[in-house]
Amino acid sequence: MQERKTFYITTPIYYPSDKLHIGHTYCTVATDVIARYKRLCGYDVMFLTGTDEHGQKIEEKAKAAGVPPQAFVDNIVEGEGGILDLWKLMNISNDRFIRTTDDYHVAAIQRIFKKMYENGDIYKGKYTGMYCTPCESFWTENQLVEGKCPDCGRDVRYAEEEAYFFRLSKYAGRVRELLLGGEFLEPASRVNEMVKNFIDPGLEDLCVSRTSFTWGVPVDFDPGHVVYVWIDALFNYATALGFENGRYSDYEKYWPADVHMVGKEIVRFHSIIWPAMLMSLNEPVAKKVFGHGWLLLGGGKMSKSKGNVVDPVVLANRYGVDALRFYLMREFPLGSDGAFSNELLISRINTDLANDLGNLLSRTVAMVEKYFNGALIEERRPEPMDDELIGIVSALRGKYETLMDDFGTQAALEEIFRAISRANKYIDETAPWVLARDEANLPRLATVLYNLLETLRVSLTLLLPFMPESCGKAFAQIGASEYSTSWEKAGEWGVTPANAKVTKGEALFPRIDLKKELAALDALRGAKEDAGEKENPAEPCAIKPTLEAPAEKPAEPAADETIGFADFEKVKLRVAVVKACEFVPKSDKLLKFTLDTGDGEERVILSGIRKWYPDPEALVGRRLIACVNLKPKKICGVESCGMLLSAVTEQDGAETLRLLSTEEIMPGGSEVC
RNA sequence: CGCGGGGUAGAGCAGUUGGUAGCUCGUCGGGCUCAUAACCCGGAGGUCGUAGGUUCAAGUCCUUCCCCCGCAACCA
Repeated sequence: MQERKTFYITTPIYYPSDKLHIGHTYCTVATDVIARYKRLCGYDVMFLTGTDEHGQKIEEKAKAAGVPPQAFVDNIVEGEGGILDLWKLMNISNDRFIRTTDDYHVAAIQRIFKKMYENGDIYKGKYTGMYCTPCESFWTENQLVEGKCPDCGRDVRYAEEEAYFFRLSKYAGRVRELLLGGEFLEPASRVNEMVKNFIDPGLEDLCVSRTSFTWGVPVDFDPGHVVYVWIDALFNYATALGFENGRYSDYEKYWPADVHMVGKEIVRFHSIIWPAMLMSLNEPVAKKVFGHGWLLLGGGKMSKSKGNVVDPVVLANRYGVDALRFYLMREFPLGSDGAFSNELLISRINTDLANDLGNLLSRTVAMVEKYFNGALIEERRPEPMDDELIGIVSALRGKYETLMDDFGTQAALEEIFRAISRANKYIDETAPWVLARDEANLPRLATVLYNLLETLRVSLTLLLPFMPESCGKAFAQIGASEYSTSWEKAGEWGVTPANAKVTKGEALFPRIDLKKELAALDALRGAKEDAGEKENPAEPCAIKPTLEAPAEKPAEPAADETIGFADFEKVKLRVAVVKACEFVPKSDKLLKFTLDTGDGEERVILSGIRKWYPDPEALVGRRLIACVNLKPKKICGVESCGMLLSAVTEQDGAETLRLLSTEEIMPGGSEVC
């Protein structure tokens, strides 16, 4: 017996420092769709997802929450409403879930680290820089502020610290060839970016250990060092199959991975560091890294004013998991960024799912019930006008396969809906209700309805990877069996039995009232903000709902989350008179303000508001409000000491920003309270 | 001159090797009544960012410039 072909696909392992948002959901759904597609085609699929649980950030977050790091991540991963719950809700069909805190993974990473150390690709080197003893921090020359620690302003001294390095430079040539080979990294547009930005300027060896935190895999032969994210996280794709551990034994079977789905922000690690490390161990590199785009909001990037995220749980509960999955895959190509909006989501559900597909199913089944009591007669009378529909449906699987093999989920769905749309038109052309008036036409009527059932069967089969649950329900309505909904049968016409039976059911995708829903979502979002639920769009896929609903005022600010006066008092605000204002060289966003805040010397604050104030000179003399006890920070080589307050609003999707200033003439340094 | 992506109908997008500019939504008009106020047909709406060039022929190839976006140790 011949073994089935295998297909190994992965998502990134997510960092559980916060709840996951729709960006992660997008990536995981995309991976799930491909995995389900491959299974449908008959592949032996291994689909892996998981979490990357080590590192300083989690250590700190756990500390702030007052729990041990392990308990902290356990809660985010396994707790109620956690990551596992989210994937369950989204109907993700992963075969395995890896956590980098799993003991087999930890042990494997230690072995891998040692192996690379022993083969010479990891060496102990010195991390050098300027060290501030009280802060226990290293700084580069650039980060120093007038030669002093940017954090505390005290003297720093030259220091060295031991750390382990991976000889990434050694593999630059081979990785470059791999990338330029054309197959490895998709979409191809990312190849240039990698090669020109990172490889051609010269790859430096990579620091792969840390001593600055302890929440990680210990380097077992050198206490005090923990393995840094590169080795710990990237190797999950291999350890989850049993590489260097005894927990699983699928490495031989599934490695190398067929595709790593990743967001474009981590393409660099997966397409440069990951293959280099595999080369170091003489293991085959993955066959493909696919860098998908991000879901963006109205204008795109994260904004200073709002950091909100559309909650996938809310959307899935409101409109159905399948509808959300469908939208994410239908609206934009996987490779490029897409603008997410609630309005688009709803209208896509209405037009494609309710009007076209749902309604086609509904009217077809209704007619079989009405004219044939739920089961077709076997007599037929085909006519030439049937041929076009039959031709389209017969060719559908082939087109779909080509597109899906190329990750063209959007185009594949378009192709399916072309067939569905043609079927709706076919009903108009054949006018079954007219045929039904004369009994002599029953064979013709049965032919028409049969053709519709066949169109539905094939279309729904191909939609299975996208909407597994809904397709199942639809199959029940058209009386399709497991036998007739296989990949093989999707390529054939005439599979449904001649005496097809149907069972009318609930509307699969009810129409949604766009205006009402947008208003409801808006209200929901307001309520959420009131509840102090802060979303963290730290990862790229930040989403916020479009605010085009009729009501234009934002929800009233939070009443719930109050702070004590003592907290308020901590923020020192002063009137700041602008002495000078200029562009920061090499920055297209920053303005450099030189201010009088009454402390005797000039204060410099940078602000990323050039977009709104293209003429900095005009600001000289203005009396602004500044927070003066914010920790200084060096940006673009200039130290910024404080924060200028401004008001931000959003109109027609565009952000508007104005600096706050005092109306009366108050001297610089006047306290604001 | 750091790197990359993009500018096509009111909105959102497709346009493969150059050959009559398309799709969805919206809008206007018509048709149908099986269906989830759905479905079907038709109309209006574009100098394809700008300026040049190659060609019998350019959204598509070449060059100039403008604008938007992302990334790069840049929103404090």
